[in-house]
Amino acid sequence: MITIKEIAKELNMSTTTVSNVIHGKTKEVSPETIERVQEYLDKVGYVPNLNAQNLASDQSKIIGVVIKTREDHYMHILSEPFVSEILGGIEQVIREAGYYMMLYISDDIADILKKVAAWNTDGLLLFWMLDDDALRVYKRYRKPVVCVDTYISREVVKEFEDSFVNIGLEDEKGTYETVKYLISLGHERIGFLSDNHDGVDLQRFRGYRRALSEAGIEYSNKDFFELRSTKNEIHKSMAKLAEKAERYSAVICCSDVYASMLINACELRGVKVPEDLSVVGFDDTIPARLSRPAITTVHQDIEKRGKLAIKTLLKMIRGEKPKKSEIIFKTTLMKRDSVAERKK
Amino acid sequence: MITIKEIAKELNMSTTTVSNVIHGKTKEVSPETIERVQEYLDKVGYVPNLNAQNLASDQSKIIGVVIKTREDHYMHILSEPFVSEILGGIEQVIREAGYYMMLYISDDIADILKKVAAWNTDGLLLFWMLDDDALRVYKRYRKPVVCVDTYISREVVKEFEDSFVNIGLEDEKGTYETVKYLISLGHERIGFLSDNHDGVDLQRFRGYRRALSEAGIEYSNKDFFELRSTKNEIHKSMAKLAEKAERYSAVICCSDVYASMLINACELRGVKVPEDLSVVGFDDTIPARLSRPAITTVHQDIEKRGKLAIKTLLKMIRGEKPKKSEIIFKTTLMKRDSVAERKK
DNA sequence: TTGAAAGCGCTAACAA
DNA sequence: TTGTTAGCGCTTTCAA
Repeated sequence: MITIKEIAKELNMSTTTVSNVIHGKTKEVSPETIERVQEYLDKVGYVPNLNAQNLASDQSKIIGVVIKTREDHYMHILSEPFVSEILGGIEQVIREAGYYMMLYISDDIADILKKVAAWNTDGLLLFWMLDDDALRVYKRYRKPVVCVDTYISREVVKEFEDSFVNIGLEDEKGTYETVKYLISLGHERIGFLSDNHDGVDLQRFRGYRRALSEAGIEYSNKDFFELRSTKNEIHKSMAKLAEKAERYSAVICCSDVYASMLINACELRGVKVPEDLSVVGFDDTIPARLSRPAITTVHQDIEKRGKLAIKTLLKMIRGEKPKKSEIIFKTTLMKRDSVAERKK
Repeated sequence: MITIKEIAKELNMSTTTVSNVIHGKTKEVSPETIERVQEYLDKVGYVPNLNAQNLASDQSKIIGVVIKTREDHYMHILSEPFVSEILGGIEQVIREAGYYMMLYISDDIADILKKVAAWNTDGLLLFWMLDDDALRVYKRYRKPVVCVDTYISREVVKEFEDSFVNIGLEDEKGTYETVKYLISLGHERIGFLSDNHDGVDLQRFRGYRRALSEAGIEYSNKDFFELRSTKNEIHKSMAKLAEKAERYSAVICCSDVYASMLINACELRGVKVPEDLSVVGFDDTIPARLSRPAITTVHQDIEKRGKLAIKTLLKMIRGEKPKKSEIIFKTTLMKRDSVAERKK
């Protein structure tokens, strides 16, 4: 790999000049010099050494995309349709902006923080942070951070108010409206399926509870369909939930994949969807549209959200102050074929 | 961020010593010094500057994962189930080996090559290279390379014989056996659906052709269901192919997603799968199992293949010569519910 | 067993 | 308009 120094020597000029034309800082360079350098650069196919560049300029052009994952989840986080769809948009924007994406996947925030510091990343995109982890990140990382789908408590936010930016979603409203819709179709025994009780899913649960309570329908802990989603357990767990579902007329799932899996488990027991059981998903990822029956689900514009998150981060990296500390994307219920009126 | 120099000064020793204990080059350091340094390191939470480290040591701990993509494809390449599933395994192995993954997605190999050189990546994992691109990579990149799913011509291979490593699949056999299976069920009008005619899909096409010809079934160009897979065209294109499919009794698709989309398009026309039409997918990705009817498909162990690819690359980076220049993974036909006997 | 110092390739302040 | 030079933080050779 040819270096600036070599080029400078070859062309009988200083590295500064070469560096300047490389970076288009061209106001103080004579046209003919520019020409000469540019030509030579093209000729030898000069490629900068980014490690050197980064070291000297104290930046990195790396955006850290941080996804905290649970080990032993039944699928790798990159295979989750929501993740792969949002990453697609993110990757594209990062690339087009001339930055590089580095994925930090781990269940250990301390580890991630180390790596992020080691690489001197220019900014961080954080998924699904919870209080503790968010706090740790904000305390240690002194550069732009944008969160996605992050619900952290008021007290925690207070500590770093001016630097907290979240690109969120109407999670609560999403399930709230879904339940109202189901009730309007005559459903009363409505279950809620999730594999956790934090963050996003907690909000979705709250929306579900609110709609139930407004309709005067009593909620019991049994109505929470808790899925054990480890590699070993998921199928057995889903089969159990399908059995339980026979005593319900509708189940709301926290993801389209779970909805699809539940439908499968039900069909295995001879329970027809939507005739015997209505099933709703969440996110409107590709599997919802691929499914037969197509899954009624809470739609969000995943790609747009990811792109906005990264654009916001990029702006902050360029020194702009974010206008809002939170942007909440709308959800809309996509009525498809996995929901029917409750049988009399 | 604290530096080695600062630590050395604080501890009244040289940077060499500090560096040595950091890297465990401990045979020439007295136990008490080690102790003292280690303690201080932990205390201040030292994090190395990787850009500096890489610059000085002429490596990077970065594995470049190169995916050539077509712009305007109907979905971002990261959302392709095959890609996200294989990347999951790859990411995990890279991370556990203490390396970093950098994704290079582009339709322009020259651009990728520049970035890869700029970052001084330690090795490259290449997906789906075709002759021209492979040649360019091998000519310019003088470090370990492992290919996945790469069919390049003998002449091209010859040029870099000793450095070509491919982790492939029995693509040809996969469709060959599928067609034989279909024929055994009485099918004769069998279509082949794909969005391209290169590399992997070309081999799959050949297997299909071979089985047809062995069975004495004539092939016509019309039997190739060519899908236009751009964002704008895909749905219309699939609808057309579904219409065409009415004149067939079975269609083999080059991916599970395409199989699923075809089934949907058929159902829309009142064509039942598998009763009226048998549909087969390829890869056995998650959508195949999620689908109803579950899709009969050509299974491969995606995760294992990705992991082997990256393990092989890691070995080469550590200086081992690869034992084989090609490892071909087996395919097996997963018989599920999207195929039935041909109606009399 | 430890330390001094050169150098990795680049940037940028300052001098000319 | 162009050049000199001192770093950026780290590794590593060679000397002590």
